Amino acid sequence: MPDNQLTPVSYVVLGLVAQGATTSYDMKQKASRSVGYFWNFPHSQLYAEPERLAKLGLLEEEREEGGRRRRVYTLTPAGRKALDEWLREPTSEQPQIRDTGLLKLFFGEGLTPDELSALARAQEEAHLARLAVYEEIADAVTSANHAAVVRAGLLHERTFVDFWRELAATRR
Amino acid sequence: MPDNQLTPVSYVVLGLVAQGATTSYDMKQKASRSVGYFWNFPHSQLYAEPERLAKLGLLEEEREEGGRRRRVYTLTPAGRKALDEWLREPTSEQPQIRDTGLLKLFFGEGLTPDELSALARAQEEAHLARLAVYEEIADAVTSANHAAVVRAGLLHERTFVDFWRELAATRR
DNA sequence: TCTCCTATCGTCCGTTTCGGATCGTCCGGA
DNA sequence: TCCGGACGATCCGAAACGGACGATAGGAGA
Repeated sequence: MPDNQLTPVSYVVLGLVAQGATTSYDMKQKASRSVGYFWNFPHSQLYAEPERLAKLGLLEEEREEGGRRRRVYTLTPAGRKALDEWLREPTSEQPQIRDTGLLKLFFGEGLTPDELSALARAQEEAHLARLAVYEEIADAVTSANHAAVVRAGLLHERTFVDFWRELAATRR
Repeated sequence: MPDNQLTPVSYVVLGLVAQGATTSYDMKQKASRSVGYFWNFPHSQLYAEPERLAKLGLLEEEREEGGRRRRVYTLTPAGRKALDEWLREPTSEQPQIRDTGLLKLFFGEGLTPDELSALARAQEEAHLARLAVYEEIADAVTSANHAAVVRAGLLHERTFVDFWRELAATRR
């Protein structure tokens, strides 16, 4: 059982390869418009991590002959197994959030109503922007699960748009 | 202007001290039941960071005489200024999320309906548990801003409880 | 066909963060 | 007085971070 030393990012890589990504750059492209929205990481991981997974026998690495001699990855049976086992194990882990806006609200007891509503408006706009992105993605989605994830994103953004909007209103 | 090299955690520390926390352990206690819910970080930062801030002149550090000789921190005028300036600057930064449940959903195209609903139930319960925590906190809150933050937490958890519950239902 | 130019792509590396192991200290009870 | 468990603080190796930098491809124009 070659797991445990696998991090969430490991599974992101395995999952992306399973969904047809072949090279690190390819993963980067795909992640930046999908899984990256709810699991953030630097793109450099997508170069380091597959290498590690190849060493563990979960990916097979092949070098292109010509041109950039890019590393092309495919899932090994062991990799498929590791991914499947992880997927099948329900998680009760708590999502982690890092929200600067809430941070400022939390510590912003001394802010004037104007300053507070400026914060609220800025945050509302940020969430609206993200909402627009999700709406655009929603139209292009084909798989049922991806659709569900996008739906979660939409619900989440709408919740926060409402939250900040109301906050600006009540503190006026 | 001694900022820029300040991270969000720096402001968490400054904010906690401004709210009356005095020692690292004290911050740890307070953070773990409040700000820690929407800005996660390891407790060891609460020992390293104040030291850094003291060096920058934003906190004053004083050693207790007897006993554990703990470091007791207070805000300097410069620290207060740095905190206030940060608070007053509205942020349009996007919140970051790391949600293992959504990750599994995203990659879980091959899951059976049963496996999927097991995931959904586990996630629903995790969010319910967090919701209960927030409800408890909500009763004890005094400041308007803290109340607002808790409200955001409540709305967020309810959104996700609903999301996972519906998902379990529609895929049955 | 050659030469730029720009977008694409990949790697590297110094700095932070992470998170848990570990160790000292305090306090209450037997 | 001794012991045990909670409290409090520190440390450190490993991992993540993120941005700078450099290489390559492919197309436009001459």
